[in-house]
Amino acid sequence: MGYTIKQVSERTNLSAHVLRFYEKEGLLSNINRSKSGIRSYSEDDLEWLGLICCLKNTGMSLKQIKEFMDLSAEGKKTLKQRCDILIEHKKNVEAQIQEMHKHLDKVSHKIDYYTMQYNEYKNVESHQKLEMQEV
Amino acid sequence: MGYTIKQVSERTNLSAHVLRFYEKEGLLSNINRSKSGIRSYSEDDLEWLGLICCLKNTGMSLKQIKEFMDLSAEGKKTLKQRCDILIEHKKNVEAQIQEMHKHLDKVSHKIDYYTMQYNEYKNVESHQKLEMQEV
DNA sequence: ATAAACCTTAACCTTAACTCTAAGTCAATA
DNA sequence: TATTGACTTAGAGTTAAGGTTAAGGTTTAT
Repeated sequence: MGYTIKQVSERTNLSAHVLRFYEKEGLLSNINRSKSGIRSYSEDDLEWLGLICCLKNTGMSLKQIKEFMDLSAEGKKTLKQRCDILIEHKKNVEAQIQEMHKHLDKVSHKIDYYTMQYNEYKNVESHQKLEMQEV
Repeated sequence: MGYTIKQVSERTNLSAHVLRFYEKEGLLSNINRSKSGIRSYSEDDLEWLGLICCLKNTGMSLKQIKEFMDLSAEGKKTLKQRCDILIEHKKNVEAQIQEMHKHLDKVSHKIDYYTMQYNEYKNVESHQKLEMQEV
């Protein structure tokens, strides 16, 4: 009946610290507790954590994630709104990836340039060695 | 002869503050100064700034960028090493983009799921309305 | 010649997302 | 029984990458 914070930590790759931190920040709420106050996560909680990780991994801020979770807590009447947020988020991430590609192109050019310079440098060096041998 | 910090700021889209900050952090050095201490950036400095932005835009930390610039200051003997760093960096960024795509897929699935739930919800709602009309 | 618009340094502030510490509770094991 | 070790809380500290403020020097346009 329920997972300990450690078990959840292992399954989600979030440290126990982070799990408590997320709870404190209001990303996750209504986690069951034992009589002595120990957290007991349900399957549902794991589902929500999955969504949180998913959003976080695509670069959504904890603040935005909290807003999303607050909407979720309001129930089905916010389904459309939440759906729209996800769609918007997806668009943003796709745009970000496009940007990255553009910047990466520049890095590639720099690599070409540096490679050229290096080859030139190598040639000069070996040329100098030859000259030294001639002396 | 040389650009003021403001001109450079306009050309690079980095605030004057950030330019000074980068200099203090050792990302950029040997900027010429007027007698009264005012910075005068050369074309070369702009080139270096271009590279810095390029690395930063692809997610390299200022710390790593500084390491790279330190190597540059050592001269051509570090060309190969620098080239390798850039190639490694490019690989990392490409891997990151791959990861993003994977996570984005999950977001897409969530969108599908939410859309389904929403449609269901709408149906239930309109069904309820019909029932009310019947009464 | 004086105000506006620059420039300087030094030092402190901010935000996000953790990360750690201290001090204490509770359950199981040697 | 004593200790080990996982759990709890509140709150302080950390890091990256800047931003802001204070207190002042310099240049330029009118």
